Amino acid sequence: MEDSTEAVDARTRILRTALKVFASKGYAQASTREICQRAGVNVAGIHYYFGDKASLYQELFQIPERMIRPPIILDEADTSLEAGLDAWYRHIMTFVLDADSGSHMRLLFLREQVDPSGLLDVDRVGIIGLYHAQLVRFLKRHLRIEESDSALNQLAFTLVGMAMVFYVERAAIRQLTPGLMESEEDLEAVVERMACHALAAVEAERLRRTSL
Amino acid sequence: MEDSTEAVDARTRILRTALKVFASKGYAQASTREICQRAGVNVAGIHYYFGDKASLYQELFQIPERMIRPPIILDEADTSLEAGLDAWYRHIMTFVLDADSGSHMRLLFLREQVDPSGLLDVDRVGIIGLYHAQLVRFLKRHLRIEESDSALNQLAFTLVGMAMVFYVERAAIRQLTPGLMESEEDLEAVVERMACHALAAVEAERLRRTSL
DNA sequence: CTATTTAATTCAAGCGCTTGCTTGAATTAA
DNA sequence: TTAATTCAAGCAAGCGCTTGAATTAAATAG
Repeated sequence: MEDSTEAVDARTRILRTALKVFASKGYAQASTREICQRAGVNVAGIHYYFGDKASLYQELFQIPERMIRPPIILDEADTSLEAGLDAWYRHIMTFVLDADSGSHMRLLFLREQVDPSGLLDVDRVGIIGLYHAQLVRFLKRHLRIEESDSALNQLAFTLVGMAMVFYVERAAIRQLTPGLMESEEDLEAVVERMACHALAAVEAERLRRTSL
Repeated sequence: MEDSTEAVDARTRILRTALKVFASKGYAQASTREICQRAGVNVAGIHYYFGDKASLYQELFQIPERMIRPPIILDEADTSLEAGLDAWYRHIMTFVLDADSGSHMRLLFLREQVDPSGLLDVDRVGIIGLYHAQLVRFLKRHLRIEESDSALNQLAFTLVGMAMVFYVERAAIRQLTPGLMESEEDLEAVVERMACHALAAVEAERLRRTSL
């Protein structure tokens, strides 16, 4: 048993431990025995409280929702392009960085996005969908576009990708370029530059559209 | 047995099938029994020819090397920034698109990048490392930078990320925005815009550096 | 060319282990 | 007494891997 907080009933102890194990190993590679052992619960506990492994996993995705909501600032009408992009990357990068230390739930969501278990409703999964959709709205407003087209969607995905690579490849990035993601100041600088590059891409798209 | 080409010895039949199965399920989730069954070979075949599952997996990574080499054009001195970025994204996007139909080897490499098996030499793994390093060289030349710093490395990762999101999220992208990655013309347009956005980001970085 | 020996290959069976899950009894709380 | 919870034990299935025999191919001898 590793959950130091006593006086927590077995059910939530299972939930908390399952969250960690699923987040670190993924659904398929996580074993119910390990979850129960680390939670200090008999193996039958999962069946007793949740039915089976899949239901336990799905239960984890019932709770949060607000945890993964994209930042509201982008939807406010008076947010400038610069400020919006800056806020968005600051938000999404803390989100990404959380993955290593702290928020297992976010790691779980990201993992589900990259390597789906196949157990969740398609609607519930898409954080990328949520963030993409918000970006599209934001870009439509600032580029004064009525109907979103392929190019706009692509641009939004591109802006997502600029941040996503820092999650998917964070191990490689740390190894290849130390001093890029270590301290809090590093992250601050990264966000600032990222917003700058993103802004340039958006402006390029604006220019591209007028010249057509 | 699904390998229609007859007169292929058991060893290569195992190799070919293993490639498909590993590529579609990943190392841990792929079972030796399935590989052997689909290859039309007894389960002992893997042990007989390769020793064990891990060695078979590693054997797959002995062959290619040149398959994953980044495009040489970028290292030629007379390649312009525009032309280089365009060529680079054209190359990497066919690479990414291959993943679904055809080159299982590339899918295997990408999978190993995103979800490492832990069985490969670190040196052999890093396609992202290769591509990133080439981009850094390319950018150093065009931005006239002597020593690469955090900002330059970040920019290179950003350029990688712009393409990578189309691999990692290709399922979501296809669902969210049909008509972005279907036909050959779609891809052509995507590459063109991608290069345009990337160019803007690079120029933004150039400007950012002079204004410091 | 045939017969015999030798080596290479294929095979079914199964071992030990881990997986998710079940069960009926023991324990605790109401 | 009754209900809720915990438990050890174990089942069936899948896993990677092993084994010794059966089969086939290759090499050698008559």
